[in-house]
Amino acid sequence: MDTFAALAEPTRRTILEMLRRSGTLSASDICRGFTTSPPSISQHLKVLREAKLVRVEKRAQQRIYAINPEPLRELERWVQRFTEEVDERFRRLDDVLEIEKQRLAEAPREETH
Amino acid sequence: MDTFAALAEPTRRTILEMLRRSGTLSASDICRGFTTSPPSISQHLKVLREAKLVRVEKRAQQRIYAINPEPLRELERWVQRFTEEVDERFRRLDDVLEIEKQRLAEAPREETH
DNA sequence: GACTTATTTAAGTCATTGCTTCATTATTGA
DNA sequence: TCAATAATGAAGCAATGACTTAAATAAGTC
Repeated sequence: MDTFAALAEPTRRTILEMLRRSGTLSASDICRGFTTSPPSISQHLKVLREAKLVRVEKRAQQRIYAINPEPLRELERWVQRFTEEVDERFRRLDDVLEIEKQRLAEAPREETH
Repeated sequence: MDTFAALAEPTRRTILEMLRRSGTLSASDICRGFTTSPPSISQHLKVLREAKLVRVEKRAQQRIYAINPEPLRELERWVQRFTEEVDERFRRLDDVLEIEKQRLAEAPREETH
């Protein structure tokens, strides 16, 4: 997946945000949100298409864009491997501390001498 | 946050995966996982540092690297804005379908004619 | 103090990327 | 059919990025 490379560009992330807000937008609609030239936006849309982050439908001359959530779900899982890992470490640490606390509560005298 | 740019590079993602597995690793340990030169890896580590995706501690000449989860949690939230949005749309659709189903169950004759 | 190990910095090269302008394709409507 | 609209494709250019080798910094060891 080249989702990461596609998301590295701020313009492309903004396009995705626009689509998230609006559901669907034509290429012109998207261009309207930027000061850069239409070909530039078109190239960004191409990258998003190739990363399958958006899907397109033709309507007359227009191309109607919408978000394709699959790669984003995949990204979500990728990130969660990290965030959950850390949470898991803390959970284990908490367990150890809890056991230690109980041990101290049960036999506090042994520790102090 | 320039988390996205930092994550765009496969080598850097691999470094994070290594750190996730091992908890902490020295720069040399990380270099050992690649065929590219130490300076190249060092530059990648710099990018990860500046993106705050890793934190470093000195131990003698060594630099010990570990993951800093905060930016990843932020990324997780960013992605969830998209995945949850889609789920929400489906949920609303389900509600509509459920209401419709009940309406049909209560007064099926009115619909068929 | 010189030597080795660990890591980074500096400088140069090559490929990639994002923007621009100009040209092209596709579709609608006079 | 011709002009207008919507979008993309092509070519050129400047900036960025990733790699290399060589040099510098830092800390432990003899």
